[in-house]
Amino acid sequence: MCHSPTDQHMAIAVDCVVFGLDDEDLKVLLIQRDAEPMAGVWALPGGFVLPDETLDEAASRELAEETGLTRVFLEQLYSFGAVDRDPRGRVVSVAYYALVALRDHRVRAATDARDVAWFAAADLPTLAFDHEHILDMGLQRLKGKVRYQPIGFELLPSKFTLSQLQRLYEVILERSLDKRNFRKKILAMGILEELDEVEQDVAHRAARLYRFDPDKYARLVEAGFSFEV
Amino acid sequence: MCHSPTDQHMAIAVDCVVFGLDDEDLKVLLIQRDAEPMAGVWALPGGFVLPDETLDEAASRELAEETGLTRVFLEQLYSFGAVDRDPRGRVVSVAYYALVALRDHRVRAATDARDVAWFAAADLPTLAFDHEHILDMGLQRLKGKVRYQPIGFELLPSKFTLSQLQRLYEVILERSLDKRNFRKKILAMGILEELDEVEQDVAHRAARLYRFDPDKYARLVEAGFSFEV
DNA sequence: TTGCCTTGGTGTAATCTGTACACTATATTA
DNA sequence: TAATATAGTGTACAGATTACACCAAGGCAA
Repeated sequence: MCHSPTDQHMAIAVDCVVFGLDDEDLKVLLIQRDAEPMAGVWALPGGFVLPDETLDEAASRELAEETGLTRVFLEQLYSFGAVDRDPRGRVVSVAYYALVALRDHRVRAATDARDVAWFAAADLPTLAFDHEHILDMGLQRLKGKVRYQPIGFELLPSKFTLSQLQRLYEVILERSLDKRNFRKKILAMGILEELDEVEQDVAHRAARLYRFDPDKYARLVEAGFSFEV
Repeated sequence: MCHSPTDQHMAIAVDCVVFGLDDEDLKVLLIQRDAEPMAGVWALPGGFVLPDETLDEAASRELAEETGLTRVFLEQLYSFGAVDRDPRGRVVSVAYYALVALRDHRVRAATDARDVAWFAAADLPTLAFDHEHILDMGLQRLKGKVRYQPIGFELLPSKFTLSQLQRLYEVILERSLDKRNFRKKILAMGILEELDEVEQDVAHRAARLYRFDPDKYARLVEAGFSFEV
């Protein structure tokens, strides 16, 4: 590849903005870099794309290698190509964003990562390279997309209460929603399956559990339905 | 750059999906390739990113070089990284989409392009590489975005009639709109400036001309307004 | 010059959707 | 059994969306 017709070769990296939701707020998963440059600095999980893998494959692989996360919602976000964004030379980064149900996944530091940790999206450390910029873009995308596509469910366990779902939107959209109106609207969509189960181990009346039904959703979309919170 | 720490070098290209609108339908600007591979085949304008330019700069430059278009709306679309998408080797393409007021811009074939022509989006020739896939994505993005952001104006001359604007949405969204409701809604937004001019050289009653006012729009957005057709 | 053709431009009533708002029910814990 | 914490429910009003039909103006051809 060093002597293709163009000889305009560059390195291509992928970086992942991984979102998680805990009871309180929106979190982002960061790794502490173990290698130079910027060893010890917090950064988005990511790395170089290998010659025989697609961009999506590279993003999944890096996420698994550096954080242990597999089988999560992962979608391309934007590509970053500032000339001097990486001190090692010309590196274009294709950024992805991932949504993870925090409680269902344990993360662990591995390849190239000294440590892995969840940080509140509103209170982040200084990040390596242009990763703050990438993260901003991820946040913007999440806020924009969560209202029009049923991706929020990816941040919850598969069985969840309506209050959890409502809190999810309140946290991401940064505004409060009316309980009765929210429940009315969400249930009227007909994309949730009402389970014969309630949450366990809570110090108050237990709430009913629901599950998102992707098939019902797909059928409704087919018929012209469009999701909107 | 051949011996950076990673040695995972690839070529990076940009490709542009250029949309234009004529009285009848939505058009896409294609070039007929002059160089191998795929000489003589129609393709999206584009080319390799140079070492000292950003992705946005590369997209503008290629568009200008191959089609003569400058100063048009140009926004990143998606990056394509299938391993075998280009026979020359590993090439990742960062795709852009552009919106052009067809009448205001003359296009001309130049560097690397044997010919340049507008094709109806609904009736395209076979395209080089994975450009049909890229074009599909561009169409999807345009349809999705035109409803929620005032980018449609980029496809019209700076002074336009409400009927032209309505036809624009009808063509892109592929459904008809009610004339009275459309005008009521658009005018109620308060983002158009009503001019003291009417269109010229028409064989019927001349329609009043309007202009999109980006400042008014920016002020409204500031105040919480959100555009929607 | 008259009439025809084409597109421009306008209002209202009915329906649907979104919003505001407060109390009772149920489980746990002290 | 009382206190507390969250679950769960309905209605009235306002605003937005939809459906719908006719007159106006200018060019053109007979």
